Amino acid sequence: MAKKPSMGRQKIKIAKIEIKNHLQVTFSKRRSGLFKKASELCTLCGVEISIIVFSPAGKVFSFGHPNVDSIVDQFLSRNPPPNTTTRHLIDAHRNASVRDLNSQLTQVLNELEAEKKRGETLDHMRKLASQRKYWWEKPVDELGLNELGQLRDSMEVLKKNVTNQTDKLFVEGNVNPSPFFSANGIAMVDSAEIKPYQMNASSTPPHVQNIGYGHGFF
Amino acid sequence: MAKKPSMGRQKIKIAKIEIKNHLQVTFSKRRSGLFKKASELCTLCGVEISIIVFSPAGKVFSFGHPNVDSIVDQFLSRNPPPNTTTRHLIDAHRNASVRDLNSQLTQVLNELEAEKKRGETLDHMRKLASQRKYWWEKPVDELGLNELGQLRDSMEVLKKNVTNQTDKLFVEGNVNPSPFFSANGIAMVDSAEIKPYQMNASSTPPHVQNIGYGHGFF
DNA sequence: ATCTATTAATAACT
DNA sequence: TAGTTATTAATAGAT
Repeated sequence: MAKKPSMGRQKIKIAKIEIKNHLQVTFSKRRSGLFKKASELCTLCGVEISIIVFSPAGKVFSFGHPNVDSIVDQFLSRNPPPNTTTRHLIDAHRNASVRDLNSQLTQVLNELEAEKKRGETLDHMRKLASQRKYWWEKPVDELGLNELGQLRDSMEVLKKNVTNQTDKLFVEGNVNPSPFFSANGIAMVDSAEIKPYQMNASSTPPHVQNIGYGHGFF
Repeated sequence: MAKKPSMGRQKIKIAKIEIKNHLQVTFSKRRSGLFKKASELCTLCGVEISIIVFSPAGKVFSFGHPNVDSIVDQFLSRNPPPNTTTRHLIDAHRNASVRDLNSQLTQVLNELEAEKKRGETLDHMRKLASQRKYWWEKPVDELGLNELGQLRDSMEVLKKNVTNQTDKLFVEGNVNPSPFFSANGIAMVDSAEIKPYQMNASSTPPHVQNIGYGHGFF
């Protein structure tokens, strides 16, 4: 049985990778490596670091030092205190030497532009999504006659389907409870559909990494 | 001559270095290593990265790609109307006196914060919208008995509201047609999920961790 | 800053 | 998207 002699690591030239798939893999791996290095530096030297990576598609990946819990809470509560990156810049802003101000300003301007673009994109998506959003949540008060009629008809059909389905399940004895609906009737998404990336948690110290938006890498 | 057998590299624990001198050396070496990695990632994958490091002494080290000037030029040439405020800041950025940089930085930071919050809000809204997507569009076949029952109940209520509303409109003679329902279902691609990612964290001593914005992954 | 001996990162492949 | 392996790259400790 022939062995499996991999070529092992090969030396590469530091130049734009053209093979898309290859680039994707490299980006993912090296980004991880970069964040890990940053993490180690934070721990070893007690410094604070923030890294922001903008992929060609405008997706954002970031790494940051400060408190993990507050970050998580920030996202969950949707009541974000000024983020650390900004706080750091603000702090530095107070006593940084003048020469640093220029580069800081530029960096922040970059971030700002990126955020605006991102906001625009999300805005657009929201508009697209808004059609679905308004049709059941509270639009009832704002719908016209036609719409209401259609809504009602649609619900008739839906209800019928649901009823059928319910009966069907009864017959089949298939009961599969799940927390799909919360108290207020809004569906709660679980992790099946979404995929929060998670690293092999054993190798890196407590730092936070964030990912961009989208299913792809870029 | 006696040979020179150095111990070579030794394995170290990733924990705060206490020996000040040692720490300083390590910080310097690893910082340059980190920046080099970032640089390679930029070149290999064509991404944009900014890294900001705050040393314990309050000194700031930063890395950015593309370089600052090219970014500014990019704004001015291909981003004619980013936003009046931004444009002004960019223009001013070029020849503002040093003292002005401070206020500029502050302004931009404020804008950045606002943009980020806005982005997060939109993210959230989109997330909710995408969640809602699942409860009516096609989950019927996949719902369990409990869910179906709840769904049916919810629809009963909704239908009642709609009926009432319809009657109300009839009485008021208010007709306001609009293409609320299209032939085919609206489908917004769920291209993103915001989920703060947290690495294996066992919480360390002196620092905190931060995040830029975006979502984590490793 | 320079120099190895080692460890860590990772390119190619599965 | 995850492992595995052979090499290269980074770097701890000493100079």
